Amino acid sequence: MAELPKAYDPHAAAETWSAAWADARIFEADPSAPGPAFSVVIPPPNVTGSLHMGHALNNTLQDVLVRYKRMDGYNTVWVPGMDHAGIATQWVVRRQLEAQGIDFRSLGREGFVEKVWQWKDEAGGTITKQLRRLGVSCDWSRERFTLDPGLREAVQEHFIRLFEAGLIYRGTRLINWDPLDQTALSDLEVEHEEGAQGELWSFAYPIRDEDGGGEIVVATTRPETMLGDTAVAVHPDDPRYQHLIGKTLKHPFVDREIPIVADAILVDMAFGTGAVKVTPAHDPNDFEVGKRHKLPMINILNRDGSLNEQGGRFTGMDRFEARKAVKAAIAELGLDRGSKAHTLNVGRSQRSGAIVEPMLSTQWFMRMKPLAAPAMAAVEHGFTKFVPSQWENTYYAWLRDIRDWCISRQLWWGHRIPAWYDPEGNVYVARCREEAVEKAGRDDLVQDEDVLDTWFSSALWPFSVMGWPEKTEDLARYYPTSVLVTGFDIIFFWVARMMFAGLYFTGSVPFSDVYIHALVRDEHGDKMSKTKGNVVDPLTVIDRWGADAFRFTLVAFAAQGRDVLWSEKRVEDYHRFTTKVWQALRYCFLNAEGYDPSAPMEPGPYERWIEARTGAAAERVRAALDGYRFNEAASELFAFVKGEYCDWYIELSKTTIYDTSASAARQNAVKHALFSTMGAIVRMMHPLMPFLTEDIWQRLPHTEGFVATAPYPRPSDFAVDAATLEDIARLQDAVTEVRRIRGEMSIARKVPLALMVDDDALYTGLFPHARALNELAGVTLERLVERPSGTATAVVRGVECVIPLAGVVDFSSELDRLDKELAKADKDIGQLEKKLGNKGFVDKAPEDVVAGFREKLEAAVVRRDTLRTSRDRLAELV
RNA sequence: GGGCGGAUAGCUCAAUGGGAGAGCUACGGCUUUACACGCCGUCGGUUGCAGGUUCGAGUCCUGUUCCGCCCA
Repeated sequence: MAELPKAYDPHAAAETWSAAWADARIFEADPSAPGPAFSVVIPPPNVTGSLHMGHALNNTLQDVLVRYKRMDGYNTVWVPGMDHAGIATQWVVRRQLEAQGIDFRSLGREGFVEKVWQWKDEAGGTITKQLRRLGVSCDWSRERFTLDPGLREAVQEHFIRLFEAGLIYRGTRLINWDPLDQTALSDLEVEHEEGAQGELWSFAYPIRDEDGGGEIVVATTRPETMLGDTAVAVHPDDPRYQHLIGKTLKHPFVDREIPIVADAILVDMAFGTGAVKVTPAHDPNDFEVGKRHKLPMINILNRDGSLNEQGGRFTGMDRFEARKAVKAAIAELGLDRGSKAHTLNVGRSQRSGAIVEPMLSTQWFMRMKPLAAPAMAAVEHGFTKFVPSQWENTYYAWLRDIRDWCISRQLWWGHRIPAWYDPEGNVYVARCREEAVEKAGRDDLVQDEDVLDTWFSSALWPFSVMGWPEKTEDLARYYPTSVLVTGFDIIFFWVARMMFAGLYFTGSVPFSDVYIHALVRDEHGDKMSKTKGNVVDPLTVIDRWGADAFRFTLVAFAAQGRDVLWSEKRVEDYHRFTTKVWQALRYCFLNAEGYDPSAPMEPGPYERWIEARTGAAAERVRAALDGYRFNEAASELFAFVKGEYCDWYIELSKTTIYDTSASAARQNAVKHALFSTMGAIVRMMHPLMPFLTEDIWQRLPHTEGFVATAPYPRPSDFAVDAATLEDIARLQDAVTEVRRIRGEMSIARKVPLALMVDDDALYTGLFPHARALNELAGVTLERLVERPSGTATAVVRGVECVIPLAGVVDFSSELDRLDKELAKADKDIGQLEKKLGNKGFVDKAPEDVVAGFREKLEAAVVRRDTLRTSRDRLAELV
């Protein structure tokens, strides 16, 4: 057997096995291979992105599932890829050009897009390299990019079909305008920041002299919008203003007369003066008022947020500059009516951070209501299940109140809208220019300048990566996908839209399960952010502790419905766990001489025990993974490997390994148990710690291939023997009792003790384990012939065992210890008796529950009596 | 304003309505022939608060406080 290094080297292992897996192409799916399909598509990270904790968690969890299913015989595929991230990417390249003194617009559309592709090829996609360091088992031969030719075709098809169905339309609506990126945004891309300190400023509109003169006072948080006011609204029932309804105001700056209208929906009589200025082109509520009262809608802003020609003397000023100027000018006219502090909600662009302006604009929209209904029904009927299920409520809530989606963006980088216009402004939606020309019957057409929202292409991801709209083998074999693993922050952006698209185009849900994981926060529970400076770089963690420990930590933290509070300390702990496993392997190697799996074997009780326990562990780990209870899988593995294999089996194996009189068949059976259990352990742990387990698997004698494709242990692979389990439980009970006595009375391990047993059955039960008792607890098992004076009492399975202490230690403290144990036993019995003394419980609780409590009580009473006898006997001596 | 989470040992988290657990920390012991990056043991709780349902509630219901998030 080859020499085993003293310590595990996670970096060498990662390098070696990543390369070996890639060479063997074991992660490349073969649709013609047998086995039920298990398919996953990666949530495509932005091409501009670099790996952060969220990606690390997300991809680790996917990899755990994918590796588990692959080992378990599924025909598995995990399709990786990246998103072209319209706004973010355009911004990155634009800034880079600006740094060189180049205005991106000067390059023209084609020139700029070419630059972006160049950037993508050189700098884009660092994240996919970083993902590999995590150990993800993606099928890189199937990697996709949302702007790949095939995906372009899918996006075009998507647009055209929905347009033809009347679900996509062009219209003039109030949209969210980002003056920095100079593009429209969807409602979802605007983040509302609460509690910003602002002022509510009041000014007076003079009433036309013909209408009796006077004034009406209105208030606003955005003074400059008064340049776009086309009405003032009051409540129809408001006695203060009833006589003014229908009268006309004179705008102080622009040549416009504006009516006073009555609107019960917009106006709250109790708020402010009860009169509201109406700017239909720059406020959603006012827009509705405008429609109700057929008011003119005047857009006062340019693309960059400065005031356009509607701004009168303020034309050309930036919106914030104009805000001050308008106030000053109003004051000059003597119309300023003061201001007061006001907390307001500011809408900011999710990407640029710029304050978003509601603005009237002609854009493309997708009608959502008709698509939302089937998407809701699919979840209601269980075709797609959210885990944890409460996210279904979030999903429903959004779909119920869904509004049309603004899908056009004023960018160059992205999927260009397949629409052409003739000089009269008629629209021709087509697959290409030729088709548009044919439809139009003329060739003086120009294509729409805009591109589609990036999420428009992401919505197709689960089937576009499989080749849709072509009818491919992949699509037939791997779609719908099995599970989508993602964060709750993109349920609306992405999950819901994939549901729409999947149902509409393929007639089936895009995934059966959606596992929603939480956010990774810092140890104080704060969101990680660059500005706070509390960002933890996954790559640094991997450099320091290795991918195995890192992944295991993420998995151990991934409790359903809980945020992950990051702690480097935990990684260190799990790094120690990898060391522990490695040391166990070393033990196997150091004692493996002469191991021959084909030679005769004579397994003993410990070998039968560890086999049964391994099966039980496999059952629990599988159940945890099947239920997406990742943290439970991690803790079961941790508990089994450390608590049973290392702490008990390895220690018990020494009774044979170090026994020179043990037969070759016994020795061989023990070595076999050591190695085969280690084999089962690395197979069970592989999805969580791929490199460590592969490194071990490759060193284990008589293993074949990769652990990555070895069968995942099944409970039925392991024999269970109830008698052995009870036999070893008794031994463990005895060992633990002796250890406790040693611990509490500070008797060093090297001080030999005797464990004297009077009871026939217990003695007979423990007798075969005499060597183990000596090895694990440092006691010699003896028959109690004559009770010595000065003893400690170990109660094993309710039966008294005596440990002579005379000459070893001052045994007076044993009295205290027994009193403490007695108190515990009494409390225990008290609780049980109370429970069983309750007639309601005995009558109504299920029989097996009651029986269980009765057994517990019996055992407790036996234990208590044994303790008391010993205690009283000792008390007489002291 | 509407909705959804969370609150359990010092910390991080578990517990199909059936005796509240684990890991870490703390404390004590052990230089034991795989591992001191280790081993053995001990301590630690009015499950945020107030009611209710039930033989039985951390778990179900109602209300309430605090923290977080989403939507308007």
